[in-house]
Amino acid sequence: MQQKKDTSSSSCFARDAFAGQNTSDRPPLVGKEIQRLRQEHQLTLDELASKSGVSKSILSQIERDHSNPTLSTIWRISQALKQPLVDMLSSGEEKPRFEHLKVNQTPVVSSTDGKFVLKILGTLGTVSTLQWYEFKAEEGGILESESHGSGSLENLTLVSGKLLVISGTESRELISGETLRFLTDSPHRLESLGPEPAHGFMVNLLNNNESF
Amino acid sequence: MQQKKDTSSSSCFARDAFAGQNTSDRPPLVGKEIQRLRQEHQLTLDELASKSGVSKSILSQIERDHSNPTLSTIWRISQALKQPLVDMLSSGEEKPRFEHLKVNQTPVVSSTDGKFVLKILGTLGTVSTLQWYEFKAEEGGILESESHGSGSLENLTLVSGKLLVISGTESRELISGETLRFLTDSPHRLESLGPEPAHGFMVNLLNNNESF
DNA sequence: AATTTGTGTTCAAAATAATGAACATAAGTT
DNA sequence: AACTTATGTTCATTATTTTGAACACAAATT
Repeated sequence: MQQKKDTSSSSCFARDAFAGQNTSDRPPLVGKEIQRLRQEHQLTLDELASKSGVSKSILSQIERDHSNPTLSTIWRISQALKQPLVDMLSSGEEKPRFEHLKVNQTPVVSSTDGKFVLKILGTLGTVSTLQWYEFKAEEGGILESESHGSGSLENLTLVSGKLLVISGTESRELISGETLRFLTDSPHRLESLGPEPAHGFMVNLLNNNESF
Repeated sequence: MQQKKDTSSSSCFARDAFAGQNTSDRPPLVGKEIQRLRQEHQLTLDELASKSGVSKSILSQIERDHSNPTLSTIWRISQALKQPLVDMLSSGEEKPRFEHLKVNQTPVVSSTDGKFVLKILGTLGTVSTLQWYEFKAEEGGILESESHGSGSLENLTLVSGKLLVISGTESRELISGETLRFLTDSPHRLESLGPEPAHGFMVNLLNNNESF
């Protein structure tokens, strides 16, 4: 009934035995999450093993955090479970909590000639990592923004009108009812194409973890 | 048998030699990204080794994608470089780029009588901590929801129409242009009062600390 | 040019992650 | 009960990561 044998046992991760709690100064513990996902998919260890190509025994150990998986191993598991690798890892880490993120870049939303109107519906956290708006722009109205920082995401939904979105070197044209998500790690620009005024919603997720 | 005699020349990852391009059906190649970050921080391999506790030699190999790092190793590197582990991994993968949802691709949920229609515009977080919607409800349309968990917050903005919001024992009436925030830690209900259809925008912040 | 210093790479050995087979346990069947 | 089936764990072995020291190479200093 003991864990393992004595030779290299009991310490689990020998180098830095982090079998304890995940206090965010330790590598993420993916075991629980993998097990949850596997069970959600109604797979046995055998089945996941054959789907992923990872042996059943190591799966068992990984789920119990008795092993320190290799990148390739985690990746193969994530593929079999159809879960983005990144999501699997972040689940064990700190939850995405919007309140406690640090400041370093206040997004500058430049409302130009009055043709483009942004209504700030809400923000979350004093540091504002999440903001959402309603916007209305008559034909020719333009909104230009700086980069919101690496990893920041803008989500636009157009209720009516036509909107041209340019981010970096790419551009898209949005028509009524469509939604567009794009990275705002570079300057970007919205332009109402008319003839009827553009009307829509915008949700910005700011990612300010980098300290430049 | 061939231990690491020929690691110098080729073979790299023996199990599935994925030294080629990252076509997103292979584990992410973190080498380039780690090297970039290290150089950005103006660190030598020796310095990063002592900062991270990972030996210089394996750092060298990881940067050249000649080794398949362990979770713990990647994590220690990411800590030393002050980079969220997840970002380091996703950088090697395909960038999210534009995501353009056409009208008929936007998931829609409607009440049984079809009078209350919710368009799901977006979600964030593996366990869904943030969701936002556009809603349209003709007169008499009703949306009833269970509790979203303690600490969860709902943010409603009404563009047009009239809306009655009942949460717990309290209720409010919203008219066009108004915004309402309220806790959704108890069952709640939205009702379009008409006569014109209610149209608006909703942002939900879910607090799912207790997953049990 | 010769030496030192700094930086990245390679080597043999040690540590440990991954494998397949055997084992344990529980749940169904006959 | 005895026998199968299904599922997860442990064992011995193999394969690979990781380490520290030695090595190459270049740039700077003498």
